[in-house]
Amino acid sequence: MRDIAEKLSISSVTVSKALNDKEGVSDELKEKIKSVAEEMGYRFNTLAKSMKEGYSYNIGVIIPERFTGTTQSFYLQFYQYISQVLDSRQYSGILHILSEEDETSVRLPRIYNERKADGFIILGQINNDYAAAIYDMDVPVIFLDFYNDQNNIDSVLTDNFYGVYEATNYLIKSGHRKIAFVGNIYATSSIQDRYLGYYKSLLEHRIRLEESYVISDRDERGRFIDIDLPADLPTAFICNCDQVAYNLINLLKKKGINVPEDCSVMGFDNDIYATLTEPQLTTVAVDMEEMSRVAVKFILEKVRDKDKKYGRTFIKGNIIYRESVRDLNN
Amino acid sequence: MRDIAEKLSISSVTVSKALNDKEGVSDELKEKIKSVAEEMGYRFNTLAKSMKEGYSYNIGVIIPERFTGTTQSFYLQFYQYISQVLDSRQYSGILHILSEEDETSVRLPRIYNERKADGFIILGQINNDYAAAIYDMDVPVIFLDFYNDQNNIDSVLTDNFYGVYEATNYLIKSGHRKIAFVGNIYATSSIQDRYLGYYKSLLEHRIRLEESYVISDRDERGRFIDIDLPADLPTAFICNCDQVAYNLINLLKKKGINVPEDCSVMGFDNDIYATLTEPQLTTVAVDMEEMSRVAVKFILEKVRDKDKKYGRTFIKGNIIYRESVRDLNN
DNA sequence: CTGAAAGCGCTTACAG
DNA sequence: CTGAAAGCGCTTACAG
Repeated sequence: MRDIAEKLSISSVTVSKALNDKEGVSDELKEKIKSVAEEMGYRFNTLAKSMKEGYSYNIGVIIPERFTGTTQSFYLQFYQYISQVLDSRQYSGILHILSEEDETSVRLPRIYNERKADGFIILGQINNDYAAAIYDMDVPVIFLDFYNDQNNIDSVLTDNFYGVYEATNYLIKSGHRKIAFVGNIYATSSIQDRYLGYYKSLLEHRIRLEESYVISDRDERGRFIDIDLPADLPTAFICNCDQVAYNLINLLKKKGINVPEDCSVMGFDNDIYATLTEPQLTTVAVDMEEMSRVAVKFILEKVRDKDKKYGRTFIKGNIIYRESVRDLNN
Repeated sequence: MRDIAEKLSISSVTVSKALNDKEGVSDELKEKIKSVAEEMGYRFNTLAKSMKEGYSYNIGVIIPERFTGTTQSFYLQFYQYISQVLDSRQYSGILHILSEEDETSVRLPRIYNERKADGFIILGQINNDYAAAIYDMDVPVIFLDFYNDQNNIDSVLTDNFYGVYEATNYLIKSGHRKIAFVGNIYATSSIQDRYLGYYKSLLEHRIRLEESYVISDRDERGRFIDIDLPADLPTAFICNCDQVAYNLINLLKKKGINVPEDCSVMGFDNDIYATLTEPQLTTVAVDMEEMSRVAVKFILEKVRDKDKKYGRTFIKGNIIYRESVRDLNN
């Protein structure tokens, strides 16, 4: 900046104003400054601005390691959207993958300790101790895709309840009345909410909830278990996630039950498993784009105004219609 | 820092020295300063240090968008290793996912324009124009997992050649002599190198290269095509990547050919497709950890010394033994 | 419309 | 062992 100023024998203040399109510089001079800057290959130094203003223009995005395995590109895709939205707001995203170890021992990331970010988006359930530590940070935080009732940090969530509610409605509209839900309803709050959406739809349609139609898919520690098919096979299954739908379809196939001819299956998430099944899965897609937009909007507003509160915000997903559901009306 | 200094009625210079474990402060005072800093919840402001030193202590990692789809968590996992290694060197990684649009129109990322990173690791093949623009940047760059002969940017690469060479050796040692290679050998240089490793192994074992045993898997634009099985079925296929192995196994199954009983299949990459096949795939795992370590080492050395050159560095992968290869010796 | 002065929070080189 | 001074590259508030 000083070099530019010297070259044109003006002050760096004027250069700063011109480059930032601020008032107080003649259009003519402004143009000249801009072209000289271009010519000299000038690259703005955000650091200096940051230091002056006290903003880093970075948002940290923290994803627990266990959500980033080989089979889990879901959250990483999410990050992509977040980073795009941040970019459009003149911000950069700093992705931090939180190792199991750091999470257990509650070691906050370098980007926090060194003030490299103005705020944080936590993407994916973290343990309570870590959540508490984050709550104590003197930096704005948003939880994305999960919440935690220990402390009231603002959260942006998939509307699990209404997502499965609508999915179940769709099955019923397609003529199904014997519908099972697959998922351990005690395992996570999101499975529980999905289950309740299923239940609400049944209630509204005066369909009795059959105990044998609520089928566990994992143990309390989250490990998948073999799925027990009920003796009286339903005409449709609604699974709490695509991976389980994938497993279920393979199981049905092995037993000689064709999907969707003999039995329909729906998933939730629209992740990689949704297109790996044969037939491909009709499922509920999380609206990552909208969720990212909202999360970024919230966090940036919180950066400017520490006292903003949003509570829990639910974003509805969309049903993606593919091949795994049969319409019984025809 | 000033607050701490005031509280102890000393100067901020002394505080700085104490916190950085530099010489010139008595141990006693150093301890006191540290505990007061802790107490006051002091967080270091890297920005100021950065500005003074001219280093941001960030490394940008750029991944082209097309490598980050639902089915492609490979590079994102890679980023995880990179970010871990960076962390151990007091650096942070800034992940930038390069959109198709920005790549085509050669729009350099904000983190470059705003000097938010001291250097860049480009993870995954980018087009020539973009590579040229990067070459012109006045910032150190390393290509990871690909190279580009238009310009001689230092690259850290999987040893495709020796990886498939060893995989083919393994098949031969398992009694196979009729071995086919699956991959369009004109599509990318990495497929080509893998093919040549296969060929070298055949040569060394005096096995004739059958033209009909080199089978294309994709068109020139990289889109997968149907695989044409040769009339005379080989006893083993070596595929240029796991996804193609996945497709091949499904094709073989459809034709009633059992893997590995009737026919063995090997992959390359050890990505999600390797564990999605039934049986699971014996494949060559890219050594992401070592590659990340080397790439970070190189980039950080280049940051301190712009003139360092490394050329192309090849890192060997490891064979992961699973269920898709049959030992014909028994 | 233009610019001199002060300051953001740190570190380095030097003086005491 | 301790500290006063200068400077990193920008911006803001004010004066001319």
